[in-house]
Amino acid sequence: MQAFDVLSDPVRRRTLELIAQKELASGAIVNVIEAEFGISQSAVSQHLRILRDAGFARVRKEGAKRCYSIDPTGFEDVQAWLDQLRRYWCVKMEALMIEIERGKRSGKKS
Amino acid sequence: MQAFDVLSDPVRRRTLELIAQKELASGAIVNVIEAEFGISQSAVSQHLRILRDAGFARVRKEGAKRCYSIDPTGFEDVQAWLDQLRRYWCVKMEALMIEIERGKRSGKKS
DNA sequence: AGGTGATATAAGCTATCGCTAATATATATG
DNA sequence: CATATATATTAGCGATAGCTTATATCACCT
Repeated sequence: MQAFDVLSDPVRRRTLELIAQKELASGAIVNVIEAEFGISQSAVSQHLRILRDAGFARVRKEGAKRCYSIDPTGFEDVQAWLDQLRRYWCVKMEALMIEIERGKRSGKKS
Repeated sequence: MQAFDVLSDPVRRRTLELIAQKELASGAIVNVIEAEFGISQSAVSQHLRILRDAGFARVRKEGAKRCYSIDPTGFEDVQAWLDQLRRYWCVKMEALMIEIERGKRSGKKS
């Protein structure tokens, strides 16, 4: 699954917000998400799998519990794509600035 | 439609790449996308509407043509969310660093 | 080993997304 | 005005994402 697809789901975004602040056991995540979105443990677990598979979350076993924390890896592609795009339009913008500057110089008296 | 939803489609991402480099008429976009993805003018037009509505693209009329260019507005929310998340885990990381530093000081001889 | 709590997986249903085909709108041009 | 060109909109269809329910797995405790 593509990185942006992963982030397009509100439950997954909220989950990332939670585990970005501190490592949380699956159960703790389920509690919050169940309260906020009204979905089942199963549904949350499925989301967690997607986050793992896409490199947005890491798991650590602690007895029977699975402790989730954020994994920056997944965000790299996303940020890279955004940065690349920004570079494109910044170059364009700079060209525009130069154009305006030139216009000012030749348009104004001095 | 939510910003990340908009970016989750490959056709829309490609379209943004195109119009980020330079303003393009709908027809020109259709040509590229049609070639690369094999979809119809109608499909592209529907994607363009979504990009407009979500603040990712601007339109300028030029006779019968519609010229599309990128609109940074749509990206603000996306970037803000990513930045917020990064702040979360950076704070966490910094706390970890301090912890390690403290460990080194008390662990090593001097 | 059996029981219990914590989490993951599988099967199946439904809503939604993105497509096509057809049609509508808008602007130039003869 | 008629026709052509450029783009947008609508209706309808198929695929897929995300949910529920049920079941499986795994670790701990007695």
